[in-house]
Amino acid sequence: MIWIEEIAKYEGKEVEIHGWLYNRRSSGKIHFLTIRDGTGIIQGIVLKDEISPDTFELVDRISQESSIIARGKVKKDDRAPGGYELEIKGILLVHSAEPYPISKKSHGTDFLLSNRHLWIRSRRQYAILRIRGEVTFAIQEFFNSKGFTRLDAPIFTPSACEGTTTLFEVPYFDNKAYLSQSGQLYAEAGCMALGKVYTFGPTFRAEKSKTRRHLTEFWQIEPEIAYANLDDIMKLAENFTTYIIQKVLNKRKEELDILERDTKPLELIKPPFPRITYQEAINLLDKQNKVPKISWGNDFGAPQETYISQQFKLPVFIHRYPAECKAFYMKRDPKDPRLALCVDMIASEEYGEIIGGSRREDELAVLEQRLKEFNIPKESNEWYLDLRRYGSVPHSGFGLGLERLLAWICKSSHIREMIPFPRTIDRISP
RNA sequence: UCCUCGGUAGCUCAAUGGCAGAGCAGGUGGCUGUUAACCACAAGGUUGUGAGUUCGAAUCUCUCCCGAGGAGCCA
Repeated sequence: MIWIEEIAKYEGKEVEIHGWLYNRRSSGKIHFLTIRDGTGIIQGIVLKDEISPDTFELVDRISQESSIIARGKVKKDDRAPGGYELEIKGILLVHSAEPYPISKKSHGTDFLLSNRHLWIRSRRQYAILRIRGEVTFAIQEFFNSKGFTRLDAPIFTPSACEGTTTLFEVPYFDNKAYLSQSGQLYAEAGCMALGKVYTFGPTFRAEKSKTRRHLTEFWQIEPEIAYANLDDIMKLAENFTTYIIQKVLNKRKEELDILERDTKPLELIKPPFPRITYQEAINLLDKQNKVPKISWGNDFGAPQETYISQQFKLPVFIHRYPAECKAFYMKRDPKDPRLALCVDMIASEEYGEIIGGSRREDELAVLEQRLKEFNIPKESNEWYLDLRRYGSVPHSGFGLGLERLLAWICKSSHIREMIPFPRTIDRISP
């Protein structure tokens, strides 16, 4: 048994392909079978004159997505999709599929999402999931090579990390627990133990967002580094982004082709990325009339973010936002206490914010004050305050949304395609 | 939560107050190089739900349900 991915090695040889029937065309005395095995597709040809009548007749009856084992000789042929053909000598029907709901013509989003367990067999979804697999591997390669330790944060948590309105509450024996919306606070504890850590896992937000950019369950990568400042994490973020994109360009070219992704904008991605302050972003907006301007102190909406990113070919860092529109744990800029030492990275090609990071507040008294201001109960965060009691150090980190990064790399208009089984406000099945 | 759009055959859609139709899938038959193959035939319907207007409703009005896109919020 061999995999279609490595078919070129077997040119001229007889092989067995174990897979599923992706499509069939027939022409009376010749059948064309497109076979997929999860690593690629190959066209099999069945000629009436070169096979037993029983087999030829069987092939005519095999339904789409039936599982089959095909034996035959590998031949190079430019007429075949993929460049290679299998001249089929024998075929075994492992299971005859019932009429397959996903047809060759187009489908609506609702239908496809309801059939997600089958939809992932389709060509485009196959390519996306292969790229996702490459990216999750590259993430770990990148951080490992830089001496980071992966630190898995818990999913059951006692309290909020960001706001308090977006938590999924679950019963936890006689108490309540909440599904984690970020591993960051735990990463902060981790970096005090291990120096450089990153979390990588699912996070949950009960936001009632119904857009192509939102999932209720999504994966985050959150590096956190002791003694690092804001500049350090911007450098890390641009190197990280570049590494991932280069890796996909090198290793998943075929999959990008399937997606018809124009790779030129991705090939441009190299450090350094432009860096502008919040104030400079406001100034950029003041100079134009295409999107509504915003006044100092407000966060950017989607139109403003898009306009700013359009001014650059690379992803752009916007740093030092007004502290009032940012999270409690962000350290203030000593040069201007109205500002937080934070940064957002806006992806190019209008994919919006994919990274948010900051230097963390490391002074106990200041952090206690912030908890009060943000109305966050101190009791459940005592452990977090402990990090400022026992050898507190400056430290910084960022969070990156895996599916948003993937949507950009794949140039997809739906973040839902980027995760095997998407969870959205109105959909929890399959 | 709000705004906009939609729900008709298994799927994708048409039918703008007057006989509910096509393509694909599935079925049958044909075809020796197809690329979402093609050709022919047959089959396939409680028009999301409940009410109302009307001689007559898929179509107009209202209720509710479901979905999509967007806003806010965020990654």
